[in-house]
Amino acid sequence: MTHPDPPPAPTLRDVAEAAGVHAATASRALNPKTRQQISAETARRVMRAAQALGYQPNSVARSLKTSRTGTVGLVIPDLTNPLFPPIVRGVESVLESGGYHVWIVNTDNDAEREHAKIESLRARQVEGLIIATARLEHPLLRRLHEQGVRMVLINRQVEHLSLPAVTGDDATGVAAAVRHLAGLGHTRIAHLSGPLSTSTGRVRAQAFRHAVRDLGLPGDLVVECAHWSESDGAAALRALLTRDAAFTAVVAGNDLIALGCYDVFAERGLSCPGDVSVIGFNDMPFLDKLRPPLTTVAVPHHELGAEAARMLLDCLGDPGRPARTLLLPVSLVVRGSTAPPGAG
Amino acid sequence: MTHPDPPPAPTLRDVAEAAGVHAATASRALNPKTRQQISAETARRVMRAAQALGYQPNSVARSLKTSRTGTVGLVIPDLTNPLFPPIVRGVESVLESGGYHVWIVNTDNDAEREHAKIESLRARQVEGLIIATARLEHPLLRRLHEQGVRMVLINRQVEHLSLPAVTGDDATGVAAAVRHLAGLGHTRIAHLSGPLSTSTGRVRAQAFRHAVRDLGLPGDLVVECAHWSESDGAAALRALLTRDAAFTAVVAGNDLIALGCYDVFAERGLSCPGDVSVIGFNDMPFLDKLRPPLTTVAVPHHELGAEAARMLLDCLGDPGRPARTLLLPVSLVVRGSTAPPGAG
DNA sequence: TTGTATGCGTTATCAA
DNA sequence: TTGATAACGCATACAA
Repeated sequence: MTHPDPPPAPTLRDVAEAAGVHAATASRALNPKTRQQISAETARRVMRAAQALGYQPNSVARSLKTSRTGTVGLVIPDLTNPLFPPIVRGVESVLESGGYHVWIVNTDNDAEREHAKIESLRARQVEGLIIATARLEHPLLRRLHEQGVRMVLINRQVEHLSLPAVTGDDATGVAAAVRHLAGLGHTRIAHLSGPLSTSTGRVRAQAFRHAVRDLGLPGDLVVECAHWSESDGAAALRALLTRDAAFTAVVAGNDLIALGCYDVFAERGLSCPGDVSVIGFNDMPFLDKLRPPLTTVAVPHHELGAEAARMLLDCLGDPGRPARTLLLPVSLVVRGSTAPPGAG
Repeated sequence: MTHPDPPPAPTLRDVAEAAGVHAATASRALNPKTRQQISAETARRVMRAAQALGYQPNSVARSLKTSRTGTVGLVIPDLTNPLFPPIVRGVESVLESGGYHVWIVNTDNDAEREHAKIESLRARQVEGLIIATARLEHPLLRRLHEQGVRMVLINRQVEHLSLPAVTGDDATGVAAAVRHLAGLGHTRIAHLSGPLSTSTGRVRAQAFRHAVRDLGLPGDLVVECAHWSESDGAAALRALLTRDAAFTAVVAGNDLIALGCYDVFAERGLSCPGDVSVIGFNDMPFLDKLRPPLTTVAVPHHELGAEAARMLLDCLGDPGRPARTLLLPVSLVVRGSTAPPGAG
């Protein structure tokens, strides 16, 4: 109704023509890096013309010419998991100041979708990848690595593949959680682990086993969740209850799994922390306002993203640099979901 | 260490050469839309060669040639606001099946950042924009519209500018909230509005005034929050308390503002809903697990995103189509943060 | 300091 | 059905 036809965007030639110079000159005038090569007077004229026409450089053309897109792909399972937005922002904050832009894709933990999304990113010529969906067995990532694709892992590792990675110090966090519960007097502590197909799930489960063993407590109260989700957490806890195991505390693989426990408590009329204490992992937002406020292990997600981005920048700058794994410190945040056993 | 130099990605010419045909032929063979133009035998040979070489079409080059990028920009304030991830996913789900990919940018409610981000999206030749950051006064959007940029608004409108938009039915939602409180016996109800520079803030505030007036209740208990945030909600409630206003219930502009109220309750030793009832807006995740569970107005965010995406697709398909505003139904979700006055 | 020529990888228009 | 050629918009090596 209002705009019958969008006017064609002005090109560099239009600007050059308007300024009475050749396109090459206009190009140089507009690029701060080459502006010194031409006279101040001409530069001014070109810039004026560009301004007047509302010229916008076409970065598609520029990318084709320079074979640099200034973009990076960020592969996550699902943006609606509160864990990821802070990571995304952390990645962006660093990459942005490095002159890069970030493409976010969601895989929904589906290998096929992941494949398609990553192919699409590569077709779009991203210069690097930050991946938060790695599994221990991950042929796709292996192949990408072989093809020389620059990438950095967040929160996860791939078995027998040396890739730069940044994660929270999961083992220390889980140990702190277990010690906290033991300190409260708990002796039968369960663990609802994340998927053991992920390094995160496995590392936390292993750390749990070590921690309880070190304290002389039973280490057999472990149930694996198929996914890092509320519903899988609930299912795992139900399984544990059905088994009629005599536990008084739960270390959940992450906060969502812990929230799944809350659902089961409501369902079965159990009180937390009266009947069962629970500890989550991650410290996602608003946990302090829950009923009860969830004790958890705080992971610096923004920093996780930021450090991964820095690693990728390093990687892009110096392809030969060896892969390092960065472990960021975590901290136990004690809230209302943990108390001595039988306190209710 | 591992890969001294990434091998150059094979191009269409490489595939053509390997298949013993011209690049143009290879192009046609690889494109499903033009494949019929060539012999089945040749097509097979080309596709085999592409497969063997691991050929990936370069979409930058394709975009330059076709002047179609298949990308759309999504402009939001901040991904870490739980309101937006579901919107993003809704947008993506529709756009994806329309063959488009989505670029997400965060503006942090900063006009300058917004400008820069949108410029960057345009430079990257996005074919349309979905904008969730509109203010009533918004010169930038006005200019973009004049330049013929296709766009759809989410959750917001621009004054005197007829743009396609999809929002929740805020007026009805606020009215339901007020009626719910009045039905419980509240007569002095306050409203902590969102910024009145946004249509959303203004519409909800107006709806509040109408609703209380219709019930014969006082309409002067309104405080504006500078931003849709927890801290601004807390500040607004403190202001109201300082004023020593005799209110027993609060309709918050959104859930975050309501959570800010929770903070103040904790701070001042007030009980909710005993001393004050609170209603939020949006029904963001995990509200049911708060202490107390927050009564709120549920807005279908995924649908909001999906509908906006559909509108944009329509818009891209038929530029001349008139701008429509779509109002999606909302529903009051009663939880534990509302009770008769003096119930505590 | 500026202009000329060329090519990035692809698709579209011709002609054969 | 296939091939030759040109062009998308830009940046750069080279020439002037």
